[in-house]
Amino acid sequence: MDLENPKAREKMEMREKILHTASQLFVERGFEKTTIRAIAEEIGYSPRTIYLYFKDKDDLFYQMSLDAFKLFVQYFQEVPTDGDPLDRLCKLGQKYLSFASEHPGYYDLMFILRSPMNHDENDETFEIGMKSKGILKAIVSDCQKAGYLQGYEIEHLALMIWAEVHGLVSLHIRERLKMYPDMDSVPRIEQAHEIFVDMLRKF
Amino acid sequence: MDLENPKAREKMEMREKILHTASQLFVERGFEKTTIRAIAEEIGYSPRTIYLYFKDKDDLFYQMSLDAFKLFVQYFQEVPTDGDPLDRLCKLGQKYLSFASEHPGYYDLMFILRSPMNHDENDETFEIGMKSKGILKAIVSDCQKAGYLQGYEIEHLALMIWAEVHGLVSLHIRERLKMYPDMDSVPRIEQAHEIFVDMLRKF
DNA sequence: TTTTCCAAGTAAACGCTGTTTACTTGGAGA
DNA sequence: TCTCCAAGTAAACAGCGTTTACTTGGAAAA
Repeated sequence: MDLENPKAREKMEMREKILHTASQLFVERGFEKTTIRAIAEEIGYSPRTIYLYFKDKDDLFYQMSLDAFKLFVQYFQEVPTDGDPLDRLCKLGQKYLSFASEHPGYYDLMFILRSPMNHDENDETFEIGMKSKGILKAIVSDCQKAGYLQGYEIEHLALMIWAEVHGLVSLHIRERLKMYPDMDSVPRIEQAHEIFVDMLRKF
Repeated sequence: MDLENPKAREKMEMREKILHTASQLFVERGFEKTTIRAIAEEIGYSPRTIYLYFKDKDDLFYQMSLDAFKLFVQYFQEVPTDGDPLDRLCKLGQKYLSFASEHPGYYDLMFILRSPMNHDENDETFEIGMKSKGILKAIVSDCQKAGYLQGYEIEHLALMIWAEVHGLVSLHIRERLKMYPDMDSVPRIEQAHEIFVDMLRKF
């Protein structure tokens, strides 16, 4: 991008301002209640102006999910690349759960909501998703080299592991764990995940 | 209910007609596109009429989810109540996946969508949910008696198992498995689930 | 038999939503 | 100085869930 050109920079800043405001409102209120009009009012412009920077509401939320995916990968990159592979797999799962409980709105946007899905050929979130999957698969591969999880295809193992953490998180985010009233959901999720990792370890 | 009283029966039939039409449109088009106006037009009444039978759109979809939960429990009741407990646990998981792939719209309604959630004291879907959880917990308990899955609380084990199948299914329904283009999602889910059950068996 | 009354149904409106058409305006470049 | 265009806007459009105010057909009361 042309950061020297003051015209282009102003345009970029306005875009960021819209995205930042939309993101803030979305985290507070959710998708439906984050209206174009509310965003416009918040930044002090007319609703029409937002359409000068984004094709439509879905496009705006797709661009927002891009930022979410970048933050998500940062969580993953805190996991060490050497050491006991099963410890690393465990750590990866914990980071996944941390991201989801610290940024439930973003998680919803990335993995549950229908709106931000992109149907272009060069989908950037798709690329980042593949990168994250690559990190998981590399660790699973290391586990197999260390003698764990023998006899199954890495791709299928990776999906099973992803599904487990996604299942825990999405039940929580979409409020299907309210039937356990005696305990906060987050520690309950963590306990269930610990059992899962124990199981992988003995596998 | 007073099925003899023709007045009450007519009222009941109208209610069923609305529910059936709404359900049909919902399965075809999803929640957002199933508008009150579209349902009204389909049954040949004015939109206002629907509000004589249901409090609002959320109430209509909550009542619809009740039917979905009843169908869901029917799937579960096909699982034998005796025999090898781990075979039964496997069968239960397969039934869960069958329900979700045969009725993805209903699954969405029951476990993903925010709208049909009820906030009353006597929530009937809550009761049915607890019943389903009871079936799962009974099988997990039998597994422990047979020497499997030792050393963990049944409640936590049940959540871990639920999360695994829910994770697989909800990634599929919300179209997050499109990154595997070379294979249909359903067999992929079944393979991942098989690995999970193998793992439980060796645990 | 006549009158009353109410449940069932409706047309039209209200206040939202995302989005578009048609317009204004300030400032850079010719 | 004049032209032109990018940036921004007011107002409208179509569609949404929902409500107000109205009509009407038929059972029950007189």
